[in-house]
Amino acid sequence: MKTITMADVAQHANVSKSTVSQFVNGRYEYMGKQTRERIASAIEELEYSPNIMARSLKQKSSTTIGVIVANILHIFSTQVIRAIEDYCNESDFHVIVCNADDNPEKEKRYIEMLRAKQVDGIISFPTGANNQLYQQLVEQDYPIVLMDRILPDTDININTVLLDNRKAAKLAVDEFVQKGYERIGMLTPPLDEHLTARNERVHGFREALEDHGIVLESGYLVSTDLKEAQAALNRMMSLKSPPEAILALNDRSLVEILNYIKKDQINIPDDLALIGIDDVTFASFYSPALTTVAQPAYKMGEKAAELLLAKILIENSTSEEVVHRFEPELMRRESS
Amino acid sequence: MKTITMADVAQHANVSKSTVSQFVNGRYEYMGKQTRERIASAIEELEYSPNIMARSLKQKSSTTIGVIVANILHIFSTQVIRAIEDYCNESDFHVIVCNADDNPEKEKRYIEMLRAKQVDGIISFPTGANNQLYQQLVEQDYPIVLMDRILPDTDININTVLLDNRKAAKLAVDEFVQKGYERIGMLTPPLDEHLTARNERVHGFREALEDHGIVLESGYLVSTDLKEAQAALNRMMSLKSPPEAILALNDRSLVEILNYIKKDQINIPDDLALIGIDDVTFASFYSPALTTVAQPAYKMGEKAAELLLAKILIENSTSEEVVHRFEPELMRRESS
DNA sequence: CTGAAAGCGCTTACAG
DNA sequence: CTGAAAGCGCTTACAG
Repeated sequence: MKTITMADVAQHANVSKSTVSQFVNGRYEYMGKQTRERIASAIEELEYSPNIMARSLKQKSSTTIGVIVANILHIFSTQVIRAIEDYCNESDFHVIVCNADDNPEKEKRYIEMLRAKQVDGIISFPTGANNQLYQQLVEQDYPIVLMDRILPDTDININTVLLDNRKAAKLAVDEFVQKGYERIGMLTPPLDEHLTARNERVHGFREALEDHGIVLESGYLVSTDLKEAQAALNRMMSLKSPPEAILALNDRSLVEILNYIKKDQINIPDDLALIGIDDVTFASFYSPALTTVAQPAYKMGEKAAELLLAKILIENSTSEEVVHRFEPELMRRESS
Repeated sequence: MKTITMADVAQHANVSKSTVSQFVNGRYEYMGKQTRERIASAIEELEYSPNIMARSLKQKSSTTIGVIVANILHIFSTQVIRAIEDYCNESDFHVIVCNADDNPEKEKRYIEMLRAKQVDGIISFPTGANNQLYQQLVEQDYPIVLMDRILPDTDININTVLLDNRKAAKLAVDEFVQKGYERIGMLTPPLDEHLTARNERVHGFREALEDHGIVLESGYLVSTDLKEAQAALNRMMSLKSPPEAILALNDRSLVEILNYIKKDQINIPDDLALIGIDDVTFASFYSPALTTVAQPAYKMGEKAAELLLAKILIENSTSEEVVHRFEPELMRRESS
């Protein structure tokens, strides 16, 4: 199976490769009508399809971007990826998705592989341990957009797409308070200074409680590796005076709470009110339907793609790089 | 920001490009120790990273594969994609994911784009309307693996990874019967002769009923566009003698049933027993926990990747192409 | 053990 | 309006 190249088409149509190239790229201005037709039919007959890689090599653009997610198991990542793909495909860009699995080593390897593959830019949910690498890339003016995490200790500006995380937590706390709950707890995965979203949510949670003049009982804020979540929840709910409402930092924390609740036959919201950040797929038909704080994940993904492609396509896009905050939305259902 | 090429490294290390190339590709056999070291440090100093695209052009292999899913909203697709990515990354292959959105036009465009991008092979969940295209590819000996759907009317063999769909339906029916239910219904999205998985499940459902000597009441097998599912379910449940158990053909059908149940305050399993094919994420902590028939999605994805990479990597892999069936598993929980 | 040369399939000034 | 030539960054026989 010999592959058909531009040279074959040129020969078949009795023109030069240059002319075929012009044709393929839609530059018809100076092209004779007949030439055009001859080339068109040669392409047709030979079933020629251009080799994009060769073009990319010459043009130094692969029309491909890379997306690195910290952990593909988060519903948020999935939704964001989907939005990025939709957006990119409309601009004829392809996307290569890499799952770092919360592993900085993997993340680093992926960044290197993607660059070696000449992707035109990267959208990343950084794990937090490769900040210098990202900084380097930015210094080289390599197009990059970060999601969900702010690069700390940097005077370099980098486009970052983020939820207004404090507000997300506040929305939940406000809802709880309004419903009359005062003993409010929170479950989160391990905190780490690099994990912007988590930290902001916890801060937002604390602030919101303060705003309402509520003191956070010790033992009400549980930060734990999800593998130990059941035991941790058990401890929290066994306090002399356990929380009557609980906020799940993200979808995975929510699932842990749901598992716990089911095991212990806890009644929602009567025994325990519940709100989760991230609008999980089953929220609306769960029994009871789950109140959530939704992130506009699709819009956020679109924005990230838009920022990246703009940076790639527009010559010296001196648009100052900034943090783009998105508004969370309370989806009031039955669990709160 | 000038990019560093092999020529730069060669110059810096005072050797030829050929030698650098040997080094980069790990062919040290005939290389002097000093030469090796000089090159190594030159690469280090210049922070050289090879341009994989250029290599690919020469070697005619992009170490990238494409995955086209009919509809990325199915949990099954997501799980399969994840497995494919894991498997490929271990072999240093990249994967480009494309979502055809059940749209044959899109599917076709993607196939063409992927080929133009020189991906080394494609794993596809075909929509069913581009069968000729796939057939052509196979005839050209282009590596391809199909998921979930068999290409009909073909004497060409093509590697296909499939669930034993009849058995999946049978497992569910057997469970219902064993629990004492006889009036058993089923909800499915629209059927189409091309949609192997759906057809096989429906056939399996019918056969299993027969095996148990149960006649399928008219109105118990509801095939509908999911947008009209609520009305359709309503009709089914309003029959003079409505089903007492229902099988959901896939995750999306299940969700429709769950929505319906919630709206109508139907009690599971007392009013209506329920089993869904596809092991949805929330099955275990839903109330009641949902009995499902699980597909080994991860294994199936791995198998698809394995078959494809084998075909790509191994010269004339004359392994006969076949249909690989996977065993479904009943996850008995509380809804049946 | 190492290098010169050709070539992968394109694009792009430039000349005519 | 069209073509010859150089070049993108590699790899790979082949020669020495």
